[in-house]
Amino acid sequence: MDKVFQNSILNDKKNNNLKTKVIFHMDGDAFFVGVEIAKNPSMKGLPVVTGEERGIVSALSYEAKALGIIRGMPIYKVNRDFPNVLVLPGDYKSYARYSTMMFDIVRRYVDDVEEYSIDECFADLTGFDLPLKMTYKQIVERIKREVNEELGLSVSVGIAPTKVLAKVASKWVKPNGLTVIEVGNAPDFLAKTPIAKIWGIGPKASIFLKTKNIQTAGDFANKSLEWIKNNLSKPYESIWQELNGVRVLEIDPKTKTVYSSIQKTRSFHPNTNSREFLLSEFSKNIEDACSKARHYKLIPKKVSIFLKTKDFKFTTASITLSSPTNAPETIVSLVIEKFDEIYSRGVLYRTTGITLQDLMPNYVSQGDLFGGVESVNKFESIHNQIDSLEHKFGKKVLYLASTQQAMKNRKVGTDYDDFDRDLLFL
DNA sequence: TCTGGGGTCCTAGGACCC
DNA sequence: TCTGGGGTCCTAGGACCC
Repeated sequence: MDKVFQNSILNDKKNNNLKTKVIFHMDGDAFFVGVEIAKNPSMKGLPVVTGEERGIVSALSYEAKALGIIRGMPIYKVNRDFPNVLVLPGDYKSYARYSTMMFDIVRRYVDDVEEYSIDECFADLTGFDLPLKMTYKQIVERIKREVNEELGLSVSVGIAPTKVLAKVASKWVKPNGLTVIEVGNAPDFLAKTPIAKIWGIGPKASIFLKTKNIQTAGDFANKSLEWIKNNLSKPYESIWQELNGVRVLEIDPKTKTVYSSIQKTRSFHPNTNSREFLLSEFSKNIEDACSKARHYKLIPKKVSIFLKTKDFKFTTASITLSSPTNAPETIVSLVIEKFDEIYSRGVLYRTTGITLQDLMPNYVSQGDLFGGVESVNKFESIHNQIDSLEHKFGKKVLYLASTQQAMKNRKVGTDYDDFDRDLLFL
């Protein structure tokens, strides 16, 4: 009976998704570098990397790639071994601006665009061919050309019946590619795609699949659904369906930014065991995370913290807030109490990190009945005033005394905080 | 080349309850 | 102290993504 039941579910699912869709995926080519070159076209054709402020390569032009530079390579190495390469700091304001402009071009053709990341989006083009009096391929060609001509950015695009296949398509030719995958020819593409290249198949799964003699995406797609269910977890079932042309992942055109968690981490060198320093780093991270939470009018119910050792081992602890708050003073003192649970003497640490979890919108927050609310609200209104001061005068006008040490000896750069702010104040 | 920062989703297992 | 079965909720941690 199980079998029959399962089959009927499968059929229902198939019927729902029977109409073949045309899913579009667009991917910026070396996006950060692409924007830098759009800003300053004289760098076109030169080896360029970004990431100076982080100390590792974030993005690299195809010319830089040709020299053997890879993502994540330390900047000192680039400077030492490739003195002709232009090394730039990240300019996240510009990246956000170009990102918005790029997605707006797609919205000239379709209303619902899923902004998957700063340089990638999905859209469902199904049915737009007739009103636009163009084939799907022509629509995509136009989008690509407009991004290229109006923004000076190169993108690679693909269309396919599902999101996972559309990702395969946009990656097929890069840079500046346009690839169409249909149900009929999908197997040809998948047979030539290593399984590790598929969206959602990471290093662990690839290793496991190789032990089962699955080398290509085609090998994976040809397995029975039974086999997938018995050997892998749920997300891989979706990938299997999508590779076989059955749509299970929907386009999700979120209109506003919603976070379910907010994380701030910072690494430092030299690595250290100093309690005082580590607590100061925590304090800084907490201030940043809380500031972002206030910005989006979110309050966490839980806070988790971690220390990462020199050898990349993690120790973590989590704190459930008796009264949800995004006031850093409160969270700092709770973290100080918890600190010894994750800290050991004689171990060198490289990173501290904090995550605000179970975020809920501000207005539903409720405090306890014994005055917790009032003191928390007092903190919140103070911080709102600080936030508006900072907006007026620039970053970091005021910070907690506990953060002071962390503010010393820091390179000033454009970080993700600015990037978030700018998204809102654009 | 000794390796940054910010996210999401899923699962196994424990706590707790009847 | 050992004896059942079954359900829900929560949490920590893993895996993955850009």
